[in-house]
Amino acid sequence: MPVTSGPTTTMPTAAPTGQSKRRARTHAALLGAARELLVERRESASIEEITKRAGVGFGSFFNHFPGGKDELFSEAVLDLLDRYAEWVDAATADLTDPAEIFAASFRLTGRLALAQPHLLAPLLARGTVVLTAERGLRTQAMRDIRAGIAGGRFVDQDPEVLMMLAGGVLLSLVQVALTRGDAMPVATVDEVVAAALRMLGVPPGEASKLVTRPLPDALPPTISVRGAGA
Amino acid sequence: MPVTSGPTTTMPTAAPTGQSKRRARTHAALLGAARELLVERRESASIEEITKRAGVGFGSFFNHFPGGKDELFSEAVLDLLDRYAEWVDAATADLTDPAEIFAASFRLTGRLALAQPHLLAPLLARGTVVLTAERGLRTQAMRDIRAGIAGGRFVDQDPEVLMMLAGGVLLSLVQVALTRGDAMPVATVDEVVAAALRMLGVPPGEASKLVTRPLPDALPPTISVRGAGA
DNA sequence: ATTATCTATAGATCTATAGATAATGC
DNA sequence: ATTATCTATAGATCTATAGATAATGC
Repeated sequence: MPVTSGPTTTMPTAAPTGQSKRRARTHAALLGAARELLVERRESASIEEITKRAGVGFGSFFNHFPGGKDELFSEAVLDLLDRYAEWVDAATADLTDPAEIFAASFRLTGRLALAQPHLLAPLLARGTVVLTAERGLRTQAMRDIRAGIAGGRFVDQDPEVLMMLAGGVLLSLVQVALTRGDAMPVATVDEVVAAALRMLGVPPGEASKLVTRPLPDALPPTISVRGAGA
Repeated sequence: MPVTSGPTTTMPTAAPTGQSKRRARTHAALLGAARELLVERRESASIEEITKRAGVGFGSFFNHFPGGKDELFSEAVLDLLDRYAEWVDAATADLTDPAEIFAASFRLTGRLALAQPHLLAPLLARGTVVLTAERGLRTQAMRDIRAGIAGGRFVDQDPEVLMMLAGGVLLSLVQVALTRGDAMPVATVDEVVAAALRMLGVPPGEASKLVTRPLPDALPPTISVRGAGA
């Protein structure tokens, strides 16, 4: 389970320097603090508390999020979704069969949720609306579902609806992993993934087989929990 | 589609009179206002705005919810979950086959979400956590899933996990129905339900057949949107 | 010189309570 | 007489900004 290894690190998308780097660090610190606070007490934290948690000055908040707390919390969840999507995409880049891509993506997600619950927990903060955002996994998931339908791997249903259903199962998987914590074996994750594949139209026997394949290696994703120091 | 019929009415569980009735009306008015505001602007409404919307005095708020807004919003979602569960339970009371109970419950839910979007929308406000609450559908769903596993209708996986997955699909179904609105045909709801049944281990052919059965009649549920006047 | 952050605060908003008013019980 | 609601408000909290300070660019 390579997912469990190493401390949480953060890597700026590129590696800018100087002012823009400084600005990026403050931005990331605010997003990280927002994610923590979302999990701890939904959206009730004050701006002062957020900036304190982020370790930045109060006034910096409005430099970065003129729209106020709602803008910050939205962006914190969507940014997490983007980073998570990048991670999943990179980890499954070598696979071609849509059913296998789905299986691997879900299995890795479940393992990550078990190993580092704090990373994905903020994804649950805004419920199923995240699935409607034109960000994160949506594009890739749609592409894979269409390919799966075209190739006869998935049932021929409305692709967008299937995407939403798969997303709902994924959120539930994360929720279960968080709730049960260490009491949940990895085997349960794979059973959930098999269930999701059946939902998409993969025959039961084939679904069970798909979740026993060797998993691609995946380093922990570059999701900052607090600040953006390397 | 009996679900579409009639205006939204409200019926106190029993029919108390006098002071307790008055108190119950205020309570219900606050819950109804909270549900509306949850959908409109998450949990950002002030107490003054909530009491105005409910048509009750400001001070009444703390008579009923000494714990503040968080208590109100929690209770508003859980109470809705309870009423929805009662409705589903009553509508499926005549059925015995767990797979058919599930199919009918999901199909009715989808139809309700299409016909009266405002009723179920507040269920989405707190995301997948509602699925972990010891309220609403949970008990019934667990009972049906266990029965389904015992009877060989469902796959032999951890019942609580299956319940969470089914719940996730249900939330996604509601989310899709809300997002698409009238653009979504009822047939799509039934396709979603067939997908959920496959997930639970029902063979694909059988799943497709189950969602074509005649649906039990169901009057609109007694969920107040505002206030509690009959 | 420029860009970003930080400190301090005025004004607005919100919470929670206390006391007054209205409705029901007997 | 009792119970519940409503009105008014003191005190606390919060937002948004303006001006000062610090860091980087050239």
